[in-house]
Amino acid sequence: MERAADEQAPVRPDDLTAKARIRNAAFALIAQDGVDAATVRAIARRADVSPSLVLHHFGSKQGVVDEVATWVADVLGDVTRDTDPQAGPAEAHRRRQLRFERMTTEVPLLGAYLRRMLLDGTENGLEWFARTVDASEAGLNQREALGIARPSVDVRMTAAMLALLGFAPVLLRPHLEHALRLDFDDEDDRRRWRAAETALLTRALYPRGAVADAPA
Amino acid sequence: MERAADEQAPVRPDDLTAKARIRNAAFALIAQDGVDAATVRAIARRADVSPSLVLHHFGSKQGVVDEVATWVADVLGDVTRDTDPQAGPAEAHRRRQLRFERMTTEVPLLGAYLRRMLLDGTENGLEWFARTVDASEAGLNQREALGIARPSVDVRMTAAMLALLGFAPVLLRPHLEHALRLDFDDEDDRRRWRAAETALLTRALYPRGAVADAPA
DNA sequence: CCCGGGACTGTACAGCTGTTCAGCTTGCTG
DNA sequence: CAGCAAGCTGAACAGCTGTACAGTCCCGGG
Repeated sequence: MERAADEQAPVRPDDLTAKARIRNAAFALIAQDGVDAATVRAIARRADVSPSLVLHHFGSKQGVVDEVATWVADVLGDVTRDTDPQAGPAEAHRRRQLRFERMTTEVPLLGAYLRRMLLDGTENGLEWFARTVDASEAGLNQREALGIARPSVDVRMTAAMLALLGFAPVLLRPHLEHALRLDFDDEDDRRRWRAAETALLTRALYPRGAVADAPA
Repeated sequence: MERAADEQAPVRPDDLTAKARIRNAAFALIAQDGVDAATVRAIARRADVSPSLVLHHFGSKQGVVDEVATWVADVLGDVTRDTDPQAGPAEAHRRRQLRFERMTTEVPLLGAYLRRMLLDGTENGLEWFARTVDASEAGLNQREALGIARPSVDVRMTAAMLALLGFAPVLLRPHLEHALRLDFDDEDDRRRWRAAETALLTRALYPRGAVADAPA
């Protein structure tokens, strides 16, 4: 494995230092192959640095892993933050959606990292998912108040389902691409997915009432 | 870690041999903590057997991992198989759904194993997901023909979304339980989830057409 | 009887892991 | 200028990993 100068991580001020390179290298390795595969030596090699320096800057391997985690949380936080308090809930939601999509295309590995974080079952993943449902719920509540959305019996549960659908292209991207022969890099395919999502939510699939679908 | 006699794996004929115990132990460890954490020694300890025997029976650690994978594929295959050729796609689908739910409650670790299988993007996971969408699509097609479901622009994509919703309690069970304060062991909570799912599909959430939800 | 083969074990080993530590360079500050 | 701190390195170590191998038990067939 050789030095990969361009780690595809969002550029932030104070980057380009060895410390930042190490963090980016760790992020990329963890996203691609998981925490176990991201050995101190592999991180160092990728950052073009000695293994000792990794520990010098972060104390331990766990330190690097934690640093990457909080760094991702920061990036995600920026995406989630509402920039314009004037914008209505629907508009704010649309903007978050766009920012998130831009972020995941700018940093392709972010999707892989999130997938690992969620499916790894770490505390982090649980917490992050809960906060995501929080955001989804807030948006849905406002949409209910505005009359855009019909009232739900259990708003939070409905919000969770919406979050699920919205995140699917990130969490199960390879699987959806394979099963549906899509390419989410293609704007057209992304549009198709969003259209199908909108259709599902704007026109009842089982107008007369019937069983929901399920696995197997 | 001590011997865990009851591995919660489906009992099949010819079990109870040391070889079967090893396979079950490996399955449990892989499902709970991942392949890396399932060391040869840990598997042996759990199966109450010497590490050497693990390799004696399966050749290598990879051999054990592969054996578990094909064994899970078999179990899943049994669930998927249509037992009654008379039943239509929708009915067959409903039966698969029931069998799958029974299976995941009988073998709680199966959900965790599936989660990891999907996580690390193995060929197996991709293939399984695709076949799941196949099944969902077949059911949806028939429901369309019967007039139960309204026509979809892209049936397969809609079917994928249905599969997603149906599988969420398995794939993201810990996350949903945490975010929604549910317990999917409780029949009431499962009913609530299914009710919300049905509501989403029988009454349009955004009646006049509006933005779909999404991450962040 | 015995003996051949499978189930099973304990020991040993090379390789990789995270971590420690002594030491080197470089640049800023008194 | 001296010296000190920070960035950075290479060698070394203990622990765990998967695996190889020699050997022990035990049971069924000649």
